Amino acid sequence: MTTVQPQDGNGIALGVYGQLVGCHIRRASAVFVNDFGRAVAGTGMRQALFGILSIVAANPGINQGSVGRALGIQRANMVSLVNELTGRGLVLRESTDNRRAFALTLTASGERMIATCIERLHRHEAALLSALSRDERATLVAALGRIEAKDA
Amino acid sequence: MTTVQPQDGNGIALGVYGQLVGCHIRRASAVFVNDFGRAVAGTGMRQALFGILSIVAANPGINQGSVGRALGIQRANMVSLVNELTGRGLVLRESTDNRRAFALTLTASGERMIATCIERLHRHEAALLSALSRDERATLVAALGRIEAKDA
DNA sequence: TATTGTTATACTCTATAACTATA
DNA sequence: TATAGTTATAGAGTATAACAATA
Repeated sequence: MTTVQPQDGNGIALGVYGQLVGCHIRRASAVFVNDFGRAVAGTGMRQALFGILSIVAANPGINQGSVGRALGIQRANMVSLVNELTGRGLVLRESTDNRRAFALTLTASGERMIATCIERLHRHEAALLSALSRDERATLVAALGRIEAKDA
Repeated sequence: MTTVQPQDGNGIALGVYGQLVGCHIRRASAVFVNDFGRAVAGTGMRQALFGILSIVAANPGINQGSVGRALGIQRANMVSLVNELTGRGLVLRESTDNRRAFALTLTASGERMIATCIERLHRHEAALLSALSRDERATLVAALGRIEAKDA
């Protein structure tokens, strides 16, 4: 009886690390991260920036602390990211009755940016997931959701 | 008919980003990364260091360039990582007949470090995957493997 | 007291270019 | 020419502490 050794693309055994589910989630995640960069090349978008745009679009008027909490980004690190987006005219920062916080909304330019990126990303994802059946994709997303729910 | 909006743990809609599989792979990966840190707390290990130890254990005599290729780490960035491991007495760097490359092997201390970490990691993974059935776990790992195979 | 945004800071990870020595 | 290791460097991501203004 033999055990199949998880290997990388170069045929090098990963050892005990390769027996961990976390190893493969990390490696699959890296494939998506690299592909994300290729998909949105030329737009100036990055994972964090796109995530912020998407959350602001879905929650107009949200403040940046809440966006950061949803994405796992510290308040302190949100500052320059939101500055980048407002500086590029993709997001508006407006005062509210709560004078501590700002209300974030997308500009028309921001809406177009999301549309451009999401169209490219869907095409790239289709390629990355081409080896998976419809059932496998559904199980994959459901399993990932249950793992996300374990977020401490 | 309504579409369920993918949300984060705080009930904030993720928008179009949450409709991407890549979003959920990233978020699930982050859960594993954070858990890894808690699992190996006090050992001084990090993801990259543990990955290197595991590959050296499974491929005694391998050179550091090959380890980096297997883990997606640039040659230049392997230098300080391997220095860290040799400096802590976990890895041996020895000359070979190919005088450009070094042969890496684990010390007894390195073997013990792997054993300690893998035992903790298996317990932590069991907790993270507790909501998944045996079939779901198998499908998850298989799906991740097919995505890893898309590595450019 | 708690929350929001901010500044400063530091460490890790990642990426690239250039150098050496060996093959 | 190509490979293995190295150095230097820069950008991005991440984490913490401390502060001001507001609730």
